[in-house]
Amino acid sequence: MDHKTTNPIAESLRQSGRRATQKRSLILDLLQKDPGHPDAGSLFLKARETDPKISLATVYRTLALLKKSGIIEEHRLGESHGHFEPVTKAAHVHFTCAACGRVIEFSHPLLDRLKAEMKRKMNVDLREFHITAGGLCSRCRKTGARP
Amino acid sequence: MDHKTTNPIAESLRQSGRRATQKRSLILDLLQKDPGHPDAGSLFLKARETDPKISLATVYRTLALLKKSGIIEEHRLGESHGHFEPVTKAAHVHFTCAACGRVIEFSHPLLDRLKAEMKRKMNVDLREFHITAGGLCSRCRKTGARP
DNA sequence: TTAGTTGCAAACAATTTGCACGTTG
DNA sequence: CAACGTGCAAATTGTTTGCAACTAA
Repeated sequence: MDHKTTNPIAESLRQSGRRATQKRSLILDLLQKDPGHPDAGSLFLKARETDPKISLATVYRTLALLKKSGIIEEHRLGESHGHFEPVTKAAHVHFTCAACGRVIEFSHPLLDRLKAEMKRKMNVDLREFHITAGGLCSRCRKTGARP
Repeated sequence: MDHKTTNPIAESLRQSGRRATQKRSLILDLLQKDPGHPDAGSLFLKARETDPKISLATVYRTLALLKKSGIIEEHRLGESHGHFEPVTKAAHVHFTCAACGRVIEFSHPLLDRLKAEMKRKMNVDLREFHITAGGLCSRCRKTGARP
């Protein structure tokens, strides 16, 4: 790279003495473009299309770094492995359909109220907040699809 | 054992062609007595005090069975392994303190409202609903304890 | 220059499974 | 006795780590 990256994320990395490398930018880019909730393995496969030399270890290390930096979050969507997505403004529920496997996001004002109530009543510093739900989505209920 | 167990859980197992064995009863018993959220490993250790021959595989198999039967639920409390607890009446949040590691439960009427809203707006059959939170508990905020 | 980054392979941790033997209904 | 349950060890899966080579600032 022959220029200085100036996007806020690169800055945020540099501030902690970390480098905004091509591989890290690539992975973050893939995450930001992915409308879903990719796991480390699928990010690795996609990243390899652009950078055939990248290793799975680097994917994991980058995900850990981005997570620690508050840029992405990790969710356990009912399975045994993590799924990742960029941190967004509003809290939302991840609903996974047991039949078709789709992950559906659900936002609602009650979520922020709930967080506020937790802070108020528990007097905690709330840094993580994940809601995962499961069952049958409306489509699979109609078609009668079963897990 | 020289008597027929008649508790509802044994019944619920038998209905699916499953047997309410001593080992299964033991594990369920430990779960029901444990005020916390034990993982498979600690249940195994406790179970071995009563039944020195029990294997970790049996613990895992039993946990899977109890879960499938709707008797217990599994939560991922921020770590890479599962924690288990008997299914209780009301939905609750599991808050894990990043500093002291304590898991604090939080119940609130908003939780049931949220579930109702999800069913209504998403038209789903909601079977799983887990909320995990993290941060610093009020005690660690005071003492300044850090992760 | 030099601290930070990466690939590779080996190490780990949590959980699952094949199979022969044991137990239950 | 026929089906289900269990121990053991090996296999899987997902993730982390040691280390030598590499690269950005």
